[in-house]
Amino acid sequence: MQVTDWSDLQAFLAIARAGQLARAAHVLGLDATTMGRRLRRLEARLGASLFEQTREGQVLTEAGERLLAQVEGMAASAAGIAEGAGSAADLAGSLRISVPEGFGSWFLSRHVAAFAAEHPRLTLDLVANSGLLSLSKREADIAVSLSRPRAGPVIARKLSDYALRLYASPAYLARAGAVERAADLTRGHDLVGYIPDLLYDPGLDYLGEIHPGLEVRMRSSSINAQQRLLATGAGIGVLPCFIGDADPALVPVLAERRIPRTFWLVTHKDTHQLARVRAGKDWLIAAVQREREILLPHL
Amino acid sequence: MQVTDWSDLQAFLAIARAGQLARAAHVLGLDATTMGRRLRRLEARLGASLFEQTREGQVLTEAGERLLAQVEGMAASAAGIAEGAGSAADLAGSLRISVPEGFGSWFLSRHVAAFAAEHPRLTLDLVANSGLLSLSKREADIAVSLSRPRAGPVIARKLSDYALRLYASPAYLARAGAVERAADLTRGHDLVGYIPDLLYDPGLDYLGEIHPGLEVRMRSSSINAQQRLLATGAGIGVLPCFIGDADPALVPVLAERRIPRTFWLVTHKDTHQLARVRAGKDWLIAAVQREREILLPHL
DNA sequence: TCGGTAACCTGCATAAATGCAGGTCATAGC
DNA sequence: GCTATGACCTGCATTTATGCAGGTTACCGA
Repeated sequence: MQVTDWSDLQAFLAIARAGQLARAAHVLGLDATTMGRRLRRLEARLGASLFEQTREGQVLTEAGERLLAQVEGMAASAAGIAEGAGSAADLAGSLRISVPEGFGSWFLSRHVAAFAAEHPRLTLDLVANSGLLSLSKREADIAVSLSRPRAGPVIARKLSDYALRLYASPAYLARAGAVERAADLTRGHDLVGYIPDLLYDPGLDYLGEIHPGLEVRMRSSSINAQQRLLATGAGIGVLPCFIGDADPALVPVLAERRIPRTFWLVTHKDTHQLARVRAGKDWLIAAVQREREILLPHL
Repeated sequence: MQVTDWSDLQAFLAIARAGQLARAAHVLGLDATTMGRRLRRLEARLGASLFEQTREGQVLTEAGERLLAQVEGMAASAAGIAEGAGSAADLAGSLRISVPEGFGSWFLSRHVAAFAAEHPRLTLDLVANSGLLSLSKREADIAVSLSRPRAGPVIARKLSDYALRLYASPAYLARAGAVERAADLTRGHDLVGYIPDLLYDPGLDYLGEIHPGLEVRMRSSSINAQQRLLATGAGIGVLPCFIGDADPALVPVLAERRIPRTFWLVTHKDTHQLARVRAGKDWLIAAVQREREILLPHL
């Protein structure tokens, strides 16, 4: 009556090869929790324990070894299928992705060539602005948002965590004095930041997390303009690490004091299954995974 | 990034072998709609049409033939897995199923031996009563309900449609007169039925569907008692076809006039994945599929 | 030509699976 | 012994898949 689900066998194979749930999840594009659940479901159905859990991950039992031999046979037959699949190069049309200004110009711009190489017939519009285009109004196919949308016909998943911190130019610091503690910022320093009433996302209201009562002296709604102000020695301000660390004209201030934030990948319910939209999603996910260290640097 | 889901390949194989969505669905224990959706999803992902649709069902395309060769290879490797699985004979413990009185005593009783043979170490309590045990109170593991539950921590799926109709003994009809039309029932006939204020399910209040204004002369809350009354010539009454047609002492009255009803298979959210509960569900489903003709006879 | 039938599809409600955030557990290192 | 770390698990919210009821389409037979 009930047949063993092949997708559970596929999960088993990924875990056996990777030796760990998280790594297997990465291979299949799923979450580690899901891998654990699929494995437990398969074990319950087969009535056998397939792995023993160690600190390093999963070690096959004897029953697991026997099953693996059979599932490897399935995989050998399945291997030829991928080659017959319609390829990424076949995708045509255009894809518009709306992203935060800094993320688009400082991070994603370096990955656009890879997208073009993989999808030669697909035109990518990368719209990097202060504020996002509306998916509901079909202004864009995909958006990268600073906060999770809670309404509308959209689907959200987390893209990546990232960190922001304070930066200034060495010339500014030599002139205005060193910053040893956050409280030093309130004494004789010029701060650069966003315009409070023109914030396009509440997540950008972050100065109070550094120290209460900080007042911005020079303001812009553009992160790129803020970065230019800092690089020319006008003051101290908060930037995403992927911007501040990439600019040789800037050094971190209070380097271990970081502000955590998250990018969310947002698609429209009606279009998120389209091949070109899926290709855009895959590209974004691959880009942040490849350069996770830049988005969230270690101390 | 995105790997072809093996369960979609499994669905493809079932369709290719069965030549039809509905038959493939039966093999995998799913709904035909689901098979169609999985096939369309696989075709979209592979970018190829795998079947052509005819009146008889699905005919493989060339691309479908090529894929089938590879998926048959997977199936050959997978064939050994089923044999290594923990078997139904390993299940132990007890399983309590609460069912309507007539369904338990006239229909399921004939299938209990098959259950026992398949699960020698599993004890089956088949509780056949007017009224059902409570799943919420853990009085039973599975219930077969006359109506779909709309509240509580339970899961419902349709088990089977069935039909009821009027029956009487030939001796009663010879004495009291033939019934040519429903309206004849209001003239000189004795009706047998449920006690209106003791109905344990609103679906049992069906006399008005035969003809308005019928009054029951002899009443019992037990369908078995009602059947005994009819068989001994006391009157005319409504019985499920699987009871009335099985009793040689009874003949249908107004045979083409039938009352459609449905059995619902109900389980508890917390226990429905247990192997013994799944075994009970499988058994119920198999029983009604095997004898569908008895539950819902043709004219 | 029309009605019936078989097979599949669509829309909505329901059930199941999955992702996210935080917690637990075991082990290694100090 | 305590703390940090890595791997996995739990609970809840969200997303996806599935079942059910009814509709559509194409073909066959009267």
